[in-house]
Amino acid sequence: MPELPEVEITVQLLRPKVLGEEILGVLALDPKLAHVPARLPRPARVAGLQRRGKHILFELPRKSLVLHLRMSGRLAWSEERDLPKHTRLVLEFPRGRVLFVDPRRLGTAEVVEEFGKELGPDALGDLSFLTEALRGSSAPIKVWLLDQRNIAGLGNIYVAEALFLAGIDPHRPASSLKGKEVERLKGAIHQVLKEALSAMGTTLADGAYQTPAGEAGDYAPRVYGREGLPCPRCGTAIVRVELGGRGTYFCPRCQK
DNA sequence: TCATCCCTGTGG
DNA sequence: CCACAGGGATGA
Repeated sequence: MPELPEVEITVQLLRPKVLGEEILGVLALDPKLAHVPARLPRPARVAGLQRRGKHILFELPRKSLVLHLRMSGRLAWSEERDLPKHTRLVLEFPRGRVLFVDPRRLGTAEVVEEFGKELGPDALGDLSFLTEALRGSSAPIKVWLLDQRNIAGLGNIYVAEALFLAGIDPHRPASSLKGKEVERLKGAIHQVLKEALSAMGTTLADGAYQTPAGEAGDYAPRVYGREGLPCPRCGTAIVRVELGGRGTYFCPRCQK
């Protein structure tokens, strides 16, 4: 669920709650996360809360606690005693607690000294590297953009949206994009991410994503999840295909 | 580069 | 009941 905008919003809303504060205790409610409490340094004062691609880093002395929300995870700030259903990890702070809630249990937590060697450049940063990088791959542009080693932060929704705005067919080999198309793609990636940030992210029909404040995001996808519905630009029915094992939505008329 | 798997919930 | 889901690691 959560892609760059949702993770960024989570970090921004959580940062003032935890920055400079000490983690007083950690509770792992899922056996898969049982390794976390013992590996945290003590004292564990949070020197920084950062996003790297879709990862969330709690920067602690000499180490970082790195969380990844995967498909169904979210972080919440709570000052109440009751824990929501599917709470997997609890970080106890003096004035409240950070809850890692994750129904599908696909999310991860690890304590590491170094992080991020495999991650590509952040999708919100300078994208001039794309011109060169795209030349080297014959993978479909949709699949290439989803690979976090190439560019970090995009997921299935915003890749679909960016390719639609750029007017590029998701099947196109990455190396086949012309200079002008790469320029459109750079602009489109930044545009959708910024729109999604302003809208506080995307909450689909299942309501899975919510901000740490418990609110829904308002981003309305133009093509993602809209199979058979009219393209917002030309009215042609949006098509769904499978690419790289994932549902892929696009307008066959606007995207060439 | 692909299929498979990790998990659970939900909607058709 | 089954298909599908916003992500990603793994092994063939």
